[in-house]
Amino acid sequence: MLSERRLQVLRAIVQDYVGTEEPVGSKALTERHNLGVSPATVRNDMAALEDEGFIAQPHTSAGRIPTDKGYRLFVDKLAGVKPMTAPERRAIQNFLEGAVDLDDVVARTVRLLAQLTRQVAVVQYPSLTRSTVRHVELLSLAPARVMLVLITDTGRVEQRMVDCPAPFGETSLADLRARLNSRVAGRRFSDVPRLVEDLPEGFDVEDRGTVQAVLSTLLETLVEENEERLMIGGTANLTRFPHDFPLTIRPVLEALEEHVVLLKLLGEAGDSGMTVRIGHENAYEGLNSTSVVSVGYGSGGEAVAKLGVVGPTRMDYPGTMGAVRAVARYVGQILAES
Amino acid sequence: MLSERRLQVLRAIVQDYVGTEEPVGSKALTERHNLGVSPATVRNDMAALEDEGFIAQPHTSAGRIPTDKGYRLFVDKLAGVKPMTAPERRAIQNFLEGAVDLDDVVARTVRLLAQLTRQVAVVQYPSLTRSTVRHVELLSLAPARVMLVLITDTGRVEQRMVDCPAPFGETSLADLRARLNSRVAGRRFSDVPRLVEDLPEGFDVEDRGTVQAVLSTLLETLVEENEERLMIGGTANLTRFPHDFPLTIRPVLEALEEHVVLLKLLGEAGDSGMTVRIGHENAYEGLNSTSVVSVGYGSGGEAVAKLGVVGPTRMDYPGTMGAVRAVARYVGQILAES
DNA sequence: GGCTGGCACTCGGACGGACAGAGTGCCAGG
DNA sequence: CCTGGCACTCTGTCCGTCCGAGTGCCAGCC
Repeated sequence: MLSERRLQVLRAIVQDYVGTEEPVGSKALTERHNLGVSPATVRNDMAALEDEGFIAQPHTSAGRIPTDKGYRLFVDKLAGVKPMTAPERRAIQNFLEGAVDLDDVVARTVRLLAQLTRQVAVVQYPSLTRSTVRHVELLSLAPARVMLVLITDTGRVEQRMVDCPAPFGETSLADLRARLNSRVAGRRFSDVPRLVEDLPEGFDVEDRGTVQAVLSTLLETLVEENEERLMIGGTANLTRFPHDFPLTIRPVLEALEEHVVLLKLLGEAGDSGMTVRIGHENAYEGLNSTSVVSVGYGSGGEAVAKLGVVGPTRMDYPGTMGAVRAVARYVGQILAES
Repeated sequence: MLSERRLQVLRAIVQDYVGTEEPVGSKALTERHNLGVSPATVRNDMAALEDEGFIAQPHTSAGRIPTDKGYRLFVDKLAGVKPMTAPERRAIQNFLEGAVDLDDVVARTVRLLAQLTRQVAVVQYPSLTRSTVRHVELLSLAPARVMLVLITDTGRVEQRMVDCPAPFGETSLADLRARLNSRVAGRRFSDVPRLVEDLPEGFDVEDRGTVQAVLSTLLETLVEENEERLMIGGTANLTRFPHDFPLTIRPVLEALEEHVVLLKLLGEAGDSGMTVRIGHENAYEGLNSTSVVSVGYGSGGEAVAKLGVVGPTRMDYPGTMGAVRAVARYVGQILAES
């Protein structure tokens, strides 16, 4: 168990290193934080912290930098979440309220997050699987061709073509549309399969094939998780670290283009509350020198998707977490209103 | 007027510089290309080319590198478009044919272009303003609230809410839907305003306000150019030039996030045929050290949108142009089929 | 037992001079 | 008009030196 002062030393190291981006030594520490002890004492503490694996030195006779494990301890025990100031909160709200549709909400959210945190922002579109159906529309495009349009409560629209096994009249189509909506409108996606199960039974035999085709396309649309989409922004912020440059930025850019990877990453994060993955805690290799701060957001109490930022492990955790949390909260509000 | 040999010298300089990324000197030139003359002669030619502003030296006693003007001449007069090989063409076609919907087509196109050119790919979604209406759907979500869904021939779907000045019955709605579609289905967007002009006249006085509201929302959707969307990929390729790094990559990443800027850039490019903008020819400052190769693509003969790549001015123009042209052609085919 | 000042040691980064190599411009001769 | 030769310039690199920051350890003090 580490003594209180050693924890303070670790906190000071993290803070200084995040600020200066340079290894921090014992003397500088005592000067910048009034720990009430001499550099020599701090050196002893540092040696202990190094033994435990919380900090490391890049070379002999250099200052110390935090390890992933050190950041982990910092985030878990030493750092709070820095709340946004009132003007910041107002600015967030104002900016998001100007959005005209779902795409715009997501786009603005990305922009905002990137600006606030000065890092790369990642926002997942409200996921289909957790939201509810607002309306299902069926359009007859040709005698045996129907377009299915699914509108969700979050304003998202998905469309699919359905090839019918047999021609399907306008009246049958209207009938199907009405029955379908009366069953599923306002219901959660996860409930839909159960709700439409016996729907074909109410139709003439010759129409059942088509009804079945429409239903299975609908169900397909609902479960199709690979339709989950992301928006990313603020990649230019990666260049703020001219340090170890191309070496570290390249794999990150590559990872950011692999939306599948990012979605998996966000999916793995805890469902409620904020998740911070530090360095090697990220399963994906390209992100081994970055941290990912993510949180769920949604209209009402329930999370329908996630958002977060990707930045160097050497980031301002309290500030970033504060910004992420605040943005998630306000996006949720906006979605609930619309 | 430059002699034939001087043009060859310029061509050789461009080719070598693109290959090696290092200033090229007279001796190396004569060794790698059999120009049939000695280095001294080449030096004279180089001096002439430098006087004319086609090449420059970074420092005294260094080799020459092409200027923007030099690349311009190279592209206009000296370089052909390198056609794709048959296997490459087959690969392109196969890859694109796997797409399941419009989003997927665009996503695959971006990926493909980025991979083929090893540069940043930019693909504009098929633009609304140049395509035709497949169907307009109206859904009553509440007594005085209608959702307008517009489906285009390229498979794109746009939706908008319409707040009605007065309640609007289901039968009126069906009536409006039918009349609207009979007028605009299959027509070009640009013709729509003219076609619906006198539509309200056929309705009862109390419904006209709503009809008007629906129509103006429709027209708004049609002209709303800021709804033009882009997809971008291959940003990791920017790191292939560890040269002048953060200095040059940062503004490019920033520019790539400004979709408005990119759309403007693509819009300014010639409407037919391939456009190459080199270095300072790009109005946007952040792209002053990059070249943009773009071309229109579309189903049928007509271009509905543009696609292209962004890379360093020092790029393989013939190869890039070949890839861009080939991809545009095949995407057009895919869109026409679906 | 824990804190402190002192001391020797190590290492990286900055500075500066020397050197080699590449490339140029110019000139006289073919 | 082309060519070979020559003097010149500049860059990048290598190497040795030096300085400062930071460490670990130890003996002494509270």
